[in-house]
Amino acid sequence: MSEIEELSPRAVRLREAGHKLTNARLTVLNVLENHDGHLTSAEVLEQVDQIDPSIGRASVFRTLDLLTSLSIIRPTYMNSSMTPTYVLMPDGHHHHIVCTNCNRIIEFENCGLSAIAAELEERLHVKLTGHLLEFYGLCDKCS
Amino acid sequence: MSEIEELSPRAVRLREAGHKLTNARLTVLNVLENHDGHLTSAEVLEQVDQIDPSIGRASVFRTLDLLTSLSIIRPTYMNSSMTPTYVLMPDGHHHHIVCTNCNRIIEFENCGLSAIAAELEERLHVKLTGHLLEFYGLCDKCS
DNA sequence: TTAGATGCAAATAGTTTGCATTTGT
DNA sequence: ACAAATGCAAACTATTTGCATCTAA
Repeated sequence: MSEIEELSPRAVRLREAGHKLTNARLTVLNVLENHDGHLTSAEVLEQVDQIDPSIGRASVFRTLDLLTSLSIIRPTYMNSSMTPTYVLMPDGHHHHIVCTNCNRIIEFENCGLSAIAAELEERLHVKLTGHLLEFYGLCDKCS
Repeated sequence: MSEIEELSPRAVRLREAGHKLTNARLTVLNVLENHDGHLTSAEVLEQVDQIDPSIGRASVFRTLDLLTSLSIIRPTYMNSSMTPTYVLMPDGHHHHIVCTNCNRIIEFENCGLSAIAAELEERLHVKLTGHLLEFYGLCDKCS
């Protein structure tokens, strides 16, 4: 690492969990953050390769797995089958609408789930740390 | 088709959407219904093969895609990376808790999202038909 | 009868692994 | 200094495709 860069809070989380801040990891994180999530592994691979072709595919996958295991990202399924889409989990939660016709993603804030989460924690004796909420339907252009 | 069997409501939906009720399709549907969803494609392949080894892999995948496109099932991501898990969407929605430690799935009813959905439809001019809600956290045994 | 679906096997992704080398801390 | 992480390329898995055949409607 030759340059001194701003470390994103997520990079700090990585380091605090005892992992090294390598070029490969910071680049992957950077790509995800610059695209606000919703990237397939293929897209991450491509972006990373564009920024630094010396980074190997394997490291990208290893980083995605690592970030997933730390709940920094969450793999999700959008379209039909195949590739997952990696979603950043800013505060441990994420929600969006997927248009089942054009596959557009519409983000929205305030999902109002905290009450539901609290009730579930109480009733089922679980400890919830995050959630993913996807609505499916038709967007304004497709309805 | 030699036997007269009860057609599940989902099979009826398939037929009403203009698709043939073939042995391969009915078998896949059967497997999913008997396991209440949460099967990976590999598990579906295995079960189908056990029931009728003459059904080809390709047809299983084609059926999973078809069921997905009809919103009868929804691919979802549970553990780290790789294979999706197919979840039945009984009434167009599904919700569960994933234990991030032991990967146990805890189902629950009544997610109380209809009010939120209605509000979003109004505000964003979308038409919502279903949703998937996943909570992440620790189950009672892991907390 | 016939468009739609199938099974097969080969082709194509997509992801992981082993290992010698490099790099953060 | 040294455990942790890397890049490479080969091995593996998982999924898709093309096509002749079959079958539900």
